[in-house]
Amino acid sequence: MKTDPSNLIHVSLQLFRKKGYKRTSMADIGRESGLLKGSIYHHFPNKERLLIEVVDHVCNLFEEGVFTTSLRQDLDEKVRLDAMIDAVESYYIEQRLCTLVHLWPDAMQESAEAREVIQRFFKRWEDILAALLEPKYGAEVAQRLSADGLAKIEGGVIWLQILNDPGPLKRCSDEIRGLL
Amino acid sequence: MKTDPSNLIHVSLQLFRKKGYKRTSMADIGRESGLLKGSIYHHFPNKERLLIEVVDHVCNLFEEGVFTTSLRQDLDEKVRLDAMIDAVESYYIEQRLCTLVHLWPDAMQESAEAREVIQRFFKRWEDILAALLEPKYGAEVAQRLSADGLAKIEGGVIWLQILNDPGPLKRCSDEIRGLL
Amino acid sequence: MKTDPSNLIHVSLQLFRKKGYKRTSMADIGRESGLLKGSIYHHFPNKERLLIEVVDHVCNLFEEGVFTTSLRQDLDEKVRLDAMIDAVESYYIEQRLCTLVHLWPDAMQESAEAREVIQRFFKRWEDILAALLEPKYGAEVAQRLSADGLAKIEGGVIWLQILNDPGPLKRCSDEIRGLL
Amino acid sequence: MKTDPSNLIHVSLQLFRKKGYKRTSMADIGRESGLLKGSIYHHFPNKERLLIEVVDHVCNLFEEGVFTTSLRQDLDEKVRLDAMIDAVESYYIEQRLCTLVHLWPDAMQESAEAREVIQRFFKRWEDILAALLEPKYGAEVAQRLSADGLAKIEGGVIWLQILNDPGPLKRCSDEIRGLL
DNA sequence: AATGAATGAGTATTCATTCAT
DNA sequence: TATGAATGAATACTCATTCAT
Repeated sequence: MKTDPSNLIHVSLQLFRKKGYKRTSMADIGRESGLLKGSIYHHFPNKERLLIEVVDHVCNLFEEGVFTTSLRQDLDEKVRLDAMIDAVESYYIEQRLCTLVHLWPDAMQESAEAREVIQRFFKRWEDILAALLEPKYGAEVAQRLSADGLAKIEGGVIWLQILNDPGPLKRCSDEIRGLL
Repeated sequence: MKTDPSNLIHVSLQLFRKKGYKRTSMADIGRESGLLKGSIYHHFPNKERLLIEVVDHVCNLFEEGVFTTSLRQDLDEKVRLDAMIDAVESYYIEQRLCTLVHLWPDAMQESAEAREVIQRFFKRWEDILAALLEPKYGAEVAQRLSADGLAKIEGGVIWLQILNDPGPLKRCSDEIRGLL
Repeated sequence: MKTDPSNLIHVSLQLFRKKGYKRTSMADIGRESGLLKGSIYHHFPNKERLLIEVVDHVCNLFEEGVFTTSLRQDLDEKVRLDAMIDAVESYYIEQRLCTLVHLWPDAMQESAEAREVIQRFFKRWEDILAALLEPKYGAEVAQRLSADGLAKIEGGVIWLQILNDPGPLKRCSDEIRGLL
Repeated sequence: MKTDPSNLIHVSLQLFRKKGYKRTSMADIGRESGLLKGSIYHHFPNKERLLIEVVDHVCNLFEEGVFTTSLRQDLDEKVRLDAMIDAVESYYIEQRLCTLVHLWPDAMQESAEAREVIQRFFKRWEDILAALLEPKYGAEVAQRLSADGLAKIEGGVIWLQILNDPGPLKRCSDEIRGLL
């Protein structure tokens, strides 16, 4: 059986999302991917690496699925802002979870590298959104509005997760869309 | 050594906050509380119960430290709102962590009871804040503003945690204070 | 069942002698001592510690069984020399193995502490034998004769081990006895 | 990459000397020889065979580097004795290790064949040295002196290894040279 | 020959929990 | 109530070996 690493990353992502990093064992990952636990080490040297690659993969998905459009210079800022918020809102409402926030405590405890990837991701997101707002608000205010907006979105995801209420996420999405 | 259960809960709370629930072992809790791990079972039947009691304890701290004032009918709503937001803002800026959000994934996975306590807590908080806003905004809008405000605060705490930037938390605190 | 640590050390010593340190698993030690492998960690924090304690124990056996007599100031040097060599010769002929030499490569690779204990042991032995020879030969020559004598004994043990020929060990023992 | 078996043996020898047989993995050997571990099995059916071949190779090195000269009937016994001891002494002082003694416990546990090769080697060495001494001492005494001398050398190597003191090895080499 | 993925048994170690004292 | 030894299942990881390509 030929198992490509990306399948392992995908399986791990699902499991990390569902049970968390610590509760997911290498045996779980093996079982779910049709491998024995020992075989996983053919593809990844240890569990921490798997965490890092999963985190990285999630960042890449965002990069391709969201940031690419946000960075298209040929489109109007308003269009790009709406595209970003639409994508994010529907993604989070479907997933009910921000994977990177979910994995943050484990990254914090177990992997400086994963920690930095997550931090870099949010900083990058903040900068990209700020760039969209800058023409209208100026650099400083735009940066502030961006950080505030994204923090609110993450708060909305948590509210959705815990209280099963998508209201705050939806309304803060609208609030951000209204900025342009 | 003599240890009352409340000390165990306190020690567990510190450890859960610092290392997370799964990474905290009964031996850790024993060591930190001057007990041997076997002895913990005289006070709590299992680790899950400890999680529940810790969660419950955090809710009680909030109840006494925050909600009590918020519910004082003898004070003006504006005063009570400011008191709530001031307390919460300074607490989160100091702790850099919302314990209940931090423990949510573990509660979700390991304890229906802890899960319900956490959900009940946030619903109660939402209701209490809504009650403060109701005279000015009417029931429906107040409830909405309350949920949105609290979600934003939680998002601000996450931003503080991950990016070490207290800005969003501070500004959304101001935003909520500005509601009255 | 109450297992005192000294029993575990004894069992480990037998197994390390028979199979070597690396080939002896914690499960082996558990099985032989009527414990489950997990339970060993109640007494020793890890396998390295077990190695150190075993090495230390062997040194203590030597200290009590051999060095104590060698250091008795009330006895004649010749008597003490003969006692030392007699004890060592018969011990090695029976055991066919110098445990500390046997464990040296593992100590070298896995435990700075065990390594130092072994080195200290041989240096001490050299000094004690040198002290016996000093009145007759002077400090410098005595030290030299001591090192040479002990090295030869260890060589004799190896010859016994590999070729099953006790001749060299016996004759070099005689050679040393003949020094006084 | 193309690797001939003799390179694998050479690499294995280095690793066995440095880390010991058990601590050396097939992956280590592969890595060090520029092969993948799976490929090793095209040259050697298993790890035991590798041990045997390494042991055999060391014996052959000795045969060519030392015994050949020792057996030259055209040279004086004294010359041949000195050549043997010179070669051995400088080799051991450089290597600080007698490979065959080092591998003996592993050979003992894992391979009857390796065990016999080692035993045969030392017996042969004893016989060759005895032959040099025989003209002067007679067969019986020569055999005895040979075994004693070689045992002492091995003891000297151990002393060098553990205490980092080449004295005993050097002096016992002189002692043996002095026999003729 | 060489590769590299897969195997399956094995390694040391951890941990929540139990229980006799 | 406290202890600390014991349990047994689980954990991440290793390794000699196999095998299809």
